Amino acid sequence: MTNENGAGTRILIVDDEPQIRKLLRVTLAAHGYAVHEAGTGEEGVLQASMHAPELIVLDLGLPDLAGMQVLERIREWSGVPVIVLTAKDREEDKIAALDAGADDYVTKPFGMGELVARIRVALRHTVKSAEEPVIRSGNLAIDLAQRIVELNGERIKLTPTEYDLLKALASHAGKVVTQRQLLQQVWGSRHDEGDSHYLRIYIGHLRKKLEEDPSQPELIVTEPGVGYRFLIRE
Amino acid sequence: MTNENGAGTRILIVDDEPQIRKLLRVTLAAHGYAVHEAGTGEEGVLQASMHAPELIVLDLGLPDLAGMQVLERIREWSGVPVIVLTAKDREEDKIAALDAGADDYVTKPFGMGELVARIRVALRHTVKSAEEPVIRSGNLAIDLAQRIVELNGERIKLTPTEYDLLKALASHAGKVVTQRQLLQQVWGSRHDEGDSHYLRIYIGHLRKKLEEDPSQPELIVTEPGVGYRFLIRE
DNA sequence: GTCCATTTTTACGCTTTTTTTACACCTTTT
DNA sequence: AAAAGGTGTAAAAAAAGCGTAAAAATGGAC
Repeated sequence: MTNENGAGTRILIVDDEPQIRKLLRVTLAAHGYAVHEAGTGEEGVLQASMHAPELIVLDLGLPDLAGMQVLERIREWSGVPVIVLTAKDREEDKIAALDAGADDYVTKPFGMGELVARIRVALRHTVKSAEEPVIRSGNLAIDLAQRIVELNGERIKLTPTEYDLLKALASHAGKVVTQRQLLQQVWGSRHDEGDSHYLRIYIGHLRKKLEEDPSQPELIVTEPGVGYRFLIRE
Repeated sequence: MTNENGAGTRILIVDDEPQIRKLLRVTLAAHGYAVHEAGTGEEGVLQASMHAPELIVLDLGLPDLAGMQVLERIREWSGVPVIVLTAKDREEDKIAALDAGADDYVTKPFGMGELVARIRVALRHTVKSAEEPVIRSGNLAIDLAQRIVELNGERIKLTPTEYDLLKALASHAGKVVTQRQLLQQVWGSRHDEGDSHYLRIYIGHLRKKLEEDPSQPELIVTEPGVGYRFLIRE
């Protein structure tokens, strides 16, 4: 087949069986997707937060974390489409996975053509609802596509961590983003608890660069005990 | 099961077999969906344009129009989610249907539970922004999604414990929530008994912040010996 | 190797929140 | 009428959380 339809779309494969991983990797690469891999659930969650894939293929038969837990951990902060792959054919398992946030459930043995077709379907949904990549709040503009932040029309220089943090906040504008979610998205799943220290420091950096009066923030406000909120104001 | 989750969401069934139609109709109605039916492809296309359903369940084994044509006709003007239902298990058929715009492909025989779960998945994609988990009582509004509490349009500041307690009460609005339930939900399973002390203190805090006359509560009322009740009043 | 920007570590003052402690009140029971 | 159990305030002490500054470590570019 060797299509080029995938056009570099990032897909993360989480599967403990090297054979299946290889099969998937080769096939998906042949369709033009950029494939990342994880052999354990733990690594899967980490990779998901690192590479921000457009889609995840998740095998439920993992050794360390139950596949369902991986799904739940990812769903805590991301809406990325997840296609569950499994040998289990029991209806309860299907229902549980789908209700936990899976977008599709494919039972082994499966045809690669079908899987790729279902991947296309899942990706169709996200492309459909792809928002405009420029977030504005007051005199601030964040261009996710170009990775550019402008304040009063002037380009603001942000370090990678600062940008990741701002992006994590701004892409959930109006809602509270918990400290755990932020830590996971910016620093990866290892620091998902207890290290809220980093957060305070970098929130401070962002405020110093973006707020008019950093001591009285109007853009990134603190929700004590919970997290932070990025406010959109006209 | 007889859930009421569907909440009147319109689903169109296109199937030529009256038995399967009936099975689907009864099951989906029991889940709270508003079901419309069509026995032929021609009628299906017509009904789709008439009722503008939120989702279509389409059987490919139709007599007049090939099911695929129905799908294509619908896709000409609508992006409504379509779940294809069929006895054909050939991979090419699946791929063809999915690429023609179907959102899922379920092979007979199938479990109704799975089908309903897949319907929920398909609806999740479209209903994303339609949800409104805002609880109102008098001049109070609790927005669970944004974690915002407003009284007379003004934002009320609540500590994490206060908010958790209010959420536990309000999400069972009208019903009594026992002290044990509250302790367990807010403080965790350790304090599930005996520590009803905390409860009284924080109920007091909430009343002071939310009630007009905290000494004569109209929002959070005490059910002596049992627990507390969050009242909804227009 | 040195230099630079960035990240991580370390330290501390301050505020908010939670927990503890104490006591007054009311209703029901003895 | 006194005792008992459940309830509501008010204040403390203790704990946890937040924000800033600055030093140390990391890692890449040259």
